[in-house]
Amino acid sequence: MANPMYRQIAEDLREQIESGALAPGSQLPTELELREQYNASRNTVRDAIKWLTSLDLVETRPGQGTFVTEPRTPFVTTLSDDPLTGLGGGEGNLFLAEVSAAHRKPDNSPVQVEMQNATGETAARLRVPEGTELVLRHERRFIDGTPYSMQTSYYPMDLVERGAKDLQRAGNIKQGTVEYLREVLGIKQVGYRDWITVRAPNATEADFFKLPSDGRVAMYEVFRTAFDGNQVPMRLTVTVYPTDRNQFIFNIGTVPPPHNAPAQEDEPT
Amino acid sequence: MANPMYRQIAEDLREQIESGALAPGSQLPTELELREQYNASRNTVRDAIKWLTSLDLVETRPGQGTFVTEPRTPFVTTLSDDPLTGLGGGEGNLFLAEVSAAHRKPDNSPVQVEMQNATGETAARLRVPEGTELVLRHERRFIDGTPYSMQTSYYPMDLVERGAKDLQRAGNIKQGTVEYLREVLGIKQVGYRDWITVRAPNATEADFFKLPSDGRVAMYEVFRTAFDGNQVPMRLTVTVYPTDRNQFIFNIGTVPPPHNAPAQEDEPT
DNA sequence: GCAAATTTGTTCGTATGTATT
DNA sequence: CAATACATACGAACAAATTTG
Repeated sequence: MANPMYRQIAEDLREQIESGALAPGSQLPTELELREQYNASRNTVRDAIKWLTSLDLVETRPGQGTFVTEPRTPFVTTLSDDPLTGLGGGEGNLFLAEVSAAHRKPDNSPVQVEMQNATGETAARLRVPEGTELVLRHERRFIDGTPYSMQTSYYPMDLVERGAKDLQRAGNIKQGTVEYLREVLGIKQVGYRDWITVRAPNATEADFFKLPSDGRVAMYEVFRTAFDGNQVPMRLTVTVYPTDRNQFIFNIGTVPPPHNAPAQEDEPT
Repeated sequence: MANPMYRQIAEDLREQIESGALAPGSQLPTELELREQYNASRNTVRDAIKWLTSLDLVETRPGQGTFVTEPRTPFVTTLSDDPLTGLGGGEGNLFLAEVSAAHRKPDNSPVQVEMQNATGETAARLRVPEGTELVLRHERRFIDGTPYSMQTSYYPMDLVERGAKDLQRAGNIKQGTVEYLREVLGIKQVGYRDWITVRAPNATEADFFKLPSDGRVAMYEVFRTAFDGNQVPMRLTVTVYPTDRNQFIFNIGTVPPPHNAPAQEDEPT
């Protein structure tokens, strides 16, 4: 007996799940039933379920039972669109367009505005001294009613004082902030750097995205620093996305349009 | 009593870890000691430790004890370098150069070659019929002796038959395969598409990267499809990276060199 | 090299609490 | 309110891995 019993039970259940014998969304036998099926104690059965839970194959709902996890339909965001004339992928109106093109329904929360002083990391990425006044613009995005990302953009208060008053006003800026800054101040975005990391969700994120509180589902954190014609950072945009429902594409150089997007094709059954 | 006891114990230990009272690498009290400290049963203490484990704050070693997790120094790969003249970031010699620039020691395993027929996903991404003969080139990469990524590139056998014999030969191609294909066949890479996903590691990966077998640490999977001047895919390169030690940068448009790389600066203490 | 001691891993049984139907 | 199902907690015993004497 090389492997512990709870792993064997987990393996058996896993095969049933992956073979389709236990369909997504369907309920597993209760702990008491499994206890009899496998001739094990209830605690051992629970250990097996805990293992499957950590692999995201099942989820338990107190008072109801244990269910096979429903696969999410991932959304693929192209983060490399149009560096010069407009926004990079995933931002503002491009988000709406991209989602609609995939025959899914996008939603934006109204933008919330906040004032803050630059701290260590934010200051470093924006290349401003610590304590510099910043305008923060928060936004939340949904697809088909499910939360998909949270975004915060940081602008130096300087821009507002020079005339870009709308940055400090709550609500969306119709033409997009990049276009707005060009119109009002003549500041042109000529490129950006995306820095991608993966980390565990914090409490706020776990709550908003309805993730299990033990941090099983990780978050992408994308730091986008956008530069103007003088190669000076004009904004920092930080977006977090749960990894269980998001994927990214970057097109570098000359590439044809994707004629085949495996993840996007999967329609919910 | 709103919160269960095991969570309270976990919270208490967490604070000790985050405050530095329990330093990285140091050993926690044993389960029996904790049982007395908190006046709980051993199983409850174990539940608390399991919770911290799932948050990657501690790791247990059978026969030894429980230890505070040592933070990894992440490596940042720039995936958007030089689409025209050479390789994208993270490939071949660029990997060696990038790692050396960060004052760390890179290592490449010798390339292993394998023949295979294209299956569903591979065929779709390379835009060839299923069953098409492919040459696979496998490589593993290390930094400071620690495994950081595994890579497999897929080339249509067609290229070999047209004269690129070295593709089918094990071992590294000095000038890089992109340059090699240009020299031998005049095939020029003009761009590529990187498709980024995050998923749980499989058994091979968990073993190679020494990840916990319960899938806590996720993997990036990057699909790079490279295109030639006719906008036809010339290769598919699939790289997997553990998320706990890797980050990525994409530069889009005109951007200044990073003068500040927080993650890269952290030297091991 | 072996035996003992230490420490975590697995399994059982049992009792009680909490959420949902 | 009652029944059902998962969640928490305790106690106990033995197994397996590692270190120490």
